[in-house]
Amino acid sequence: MKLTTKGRFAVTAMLDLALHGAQGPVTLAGISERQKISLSYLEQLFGKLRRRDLVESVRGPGGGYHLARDAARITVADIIRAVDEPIDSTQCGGRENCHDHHRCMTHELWEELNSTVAGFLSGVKLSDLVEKQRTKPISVVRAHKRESHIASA
Amino acid sequence: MKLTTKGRFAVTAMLDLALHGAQGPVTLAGISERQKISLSYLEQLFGKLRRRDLVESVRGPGGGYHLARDAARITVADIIRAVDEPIDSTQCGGRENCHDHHRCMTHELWEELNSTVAGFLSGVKLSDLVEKQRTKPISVVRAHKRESHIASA
DNA sequence: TCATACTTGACTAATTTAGTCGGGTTTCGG
DNA sequence: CCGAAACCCGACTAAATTAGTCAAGTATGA
Repeated sequence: MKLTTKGRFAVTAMLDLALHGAQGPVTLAGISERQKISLSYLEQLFGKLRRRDLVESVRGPGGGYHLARDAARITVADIIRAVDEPIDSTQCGGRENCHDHHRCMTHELWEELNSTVAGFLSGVKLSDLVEKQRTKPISVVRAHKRESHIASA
Repeated sequence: MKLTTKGRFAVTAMLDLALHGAQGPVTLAGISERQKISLSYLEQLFGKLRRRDLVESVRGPGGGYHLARDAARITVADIIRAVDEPIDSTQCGGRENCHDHHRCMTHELWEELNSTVAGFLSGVKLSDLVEKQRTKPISVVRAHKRESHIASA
């Protein structure tokens, strides 16, 4: 799971869509203005989101985008995976080092980390974000967390 | 917490150090050869590790590096923090968007993610890696995990 | 039929990352 | 005391990635 600002923008845009999607399709121009993300860039992002069946488009005047399914069935992980290439893997296939037995050890470590991150992001649904956004505009969120293990540093 | 190959190399190098450090200082040249990491690059990494007090150096012939404290008191998070700039923060301070209330929501999300990652990495000690390396050279590790929550995708 | 809005993909600029280079400085062994 | 072993350090560069633009469409509702 890769994390870049691209993924962040996508989540923000999807959230905007979820929040404003009640009355018909939402235009990218609208999202662009509200979220201050360039239209061209949104187009690029929504192209990917559409191909991954997270949103559906309605063309022509009055058109725009709407969620392809209920916000409760879309996770943050889905969104990020859609826009960031799936370059997951612990980088252990392309490079030189990472050999004989040393390999597998750190390899496993990164793999575990990956699934920890993926697990966290899979646990947060778009509807969670919508809800938090509606009930507590500005405040601590603590999303879905219960026993947020360790968490220090 | 940023994750790059630099951090991975650092962890690998520290592990090598922990494994070979029993009989006096370990030279970077040795690590370089065993782990196939360029000497110059190791020098750069160990400069940082030293400044963060994770290793200590012994100069002159017969010198090298050794851990600054017991492997049980060094975590993977310590190592990664030492070599990768602390550019933690959810990128929410320098950029434009991320405004009014939308801001705080995704902001909190990334912040939580950050601490999840940091928590995971803080939970893995260098000694854990050494142990796993010694007992199960090639196999599934599952480091320190117990109830690795959710974990799918 | 035309303005609105999505669609596509190539292109570019900026940033970040990975890694090198060249010069030190310290200290041991002979 | 001198030379080699080893650390030390900061500037530099090349490659890769990311962020974002541009241009040229296509579909469709009013």
